[in-house]
Amino acid sequence: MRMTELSERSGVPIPTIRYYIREGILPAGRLTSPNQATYDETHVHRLTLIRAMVEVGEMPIAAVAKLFDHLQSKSADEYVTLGLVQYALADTSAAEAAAPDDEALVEVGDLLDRLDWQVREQHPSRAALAAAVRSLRRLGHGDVVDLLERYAAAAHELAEAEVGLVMRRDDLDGRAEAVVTIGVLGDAMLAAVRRLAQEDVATRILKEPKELRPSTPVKPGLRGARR
Amino acid sequence: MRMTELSERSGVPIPTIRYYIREGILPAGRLTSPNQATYDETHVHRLTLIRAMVEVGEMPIAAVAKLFDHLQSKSADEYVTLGLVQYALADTSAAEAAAPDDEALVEVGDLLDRLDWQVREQHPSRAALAAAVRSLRRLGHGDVVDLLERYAAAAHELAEAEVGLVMRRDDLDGRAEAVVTIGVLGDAMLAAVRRLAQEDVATRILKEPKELRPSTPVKPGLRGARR
DNA sequence: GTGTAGTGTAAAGTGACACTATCTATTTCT
DNA sequence: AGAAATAGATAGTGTCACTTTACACTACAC
Repeated sequence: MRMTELSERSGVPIPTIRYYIREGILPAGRLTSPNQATYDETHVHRLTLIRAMVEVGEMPIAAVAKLFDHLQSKSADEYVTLGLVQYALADTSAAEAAAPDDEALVEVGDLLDRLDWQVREQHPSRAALAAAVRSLRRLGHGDVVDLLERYAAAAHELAEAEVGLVMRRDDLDGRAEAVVTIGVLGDAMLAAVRRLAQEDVATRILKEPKELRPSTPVKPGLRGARR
Repeated sequence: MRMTELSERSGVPIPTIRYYIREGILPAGRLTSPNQATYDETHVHRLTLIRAMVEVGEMPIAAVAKLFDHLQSKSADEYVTLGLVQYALADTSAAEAAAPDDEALVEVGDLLDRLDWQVREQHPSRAALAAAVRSLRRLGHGDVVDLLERYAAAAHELAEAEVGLVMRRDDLDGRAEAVVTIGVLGDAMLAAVRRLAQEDVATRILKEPKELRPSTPVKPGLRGARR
């Protein structure tokens, strides 16, 4: 198929497709003449994957590029393959000045020890989790941190199912793509389901007779200040 | 305290603080003379909250502003208060052309019915979840969607604990802030814990004797194409 | 065989975003 | 008195993900 058809099939505008090719996240078509190229199903699939990562997963293009870079490197053994999403997804900025003796980071390390989880020291999610914990403590919401073990239990159960799905694929490419897809889209799915669950729980509680829940005295305080 | 101290205490540069005040997400200081103002602890706290939402929660400033707007509106009853994070967090762009008879959207609706969750039709997370489901199906990863009910069970259990923490606060302001904080930082926490869990599960599986897991024939395919 | 649409490359432009810098006119510490 | 800090207004910066434009072809219908 040619450019126009690829654009129609994938729903991605032609200039954007060209941009992706320029950025190296979509392979160029096979040139049939100096200015004519043809594309195939793999291109459509790849575009779908890119759009999912960018739009649903809210990944920056640079991270997508990094991911495909890793995927193509022959040296990537399975271990790396399974872990690479983490690194591609990690904000280079977020992990900035993470002192190894940081309080929140130590707390995360303790949690992992307690759970007996095997996670490398450099895993970016350690820093990400520590950042969240640090903020919660600073804001006086340390009680939320106490839920961490329940979060962990839920996450581990899901992870087992997810990794199971990945291992079900029997070729390296398929497995790598499953990692990426489940990693990115699973995140989006879980976040959305979590919000839906919160809404349900909140709705139920508010429908209970008033006496059963704490009163809510309105107290003025530091709130909005918009124009 | 004055600007310099506020900046030092919060770790936010002065020009940025001024920018936040300009944008209305941080209240201006109390003017003691035409060009002198003083700030207090509430400003420090608010700055901490803003930075947490922006840096950890990766929220755009505009969404933060929207949130504080809602929080200040006296008309916001508890129901709205508990649900407002959802709306502030929702990308205005993401929900774009969501036809009500969209296949994935119907699937999400069915799931909610099956779970007997009470969630408004317009809840943005319905569209977000539908988008993830749609992408997964398009990419041939429908099997991941089968995990949805397990995701849901986990999310609901967490939501109950989270809403419990919110209801523990006894003033409207505190409760509203708990909603925001737990909503935003809880997301970040869960996402991070999930990735750590995946790493642990992956590591364990790869340590098993080879015979126990499927073979991995390497098959060339459409992969990277970087410069 | 001419015209219209499609295709490639290269480079510049766009709009959103989150700051960041500059300028002016004060005011406050020392 | 003089250096440093402050508020307010306005303009500029760098990044990102595209978009647009300019130009030189090629493919195919009529």
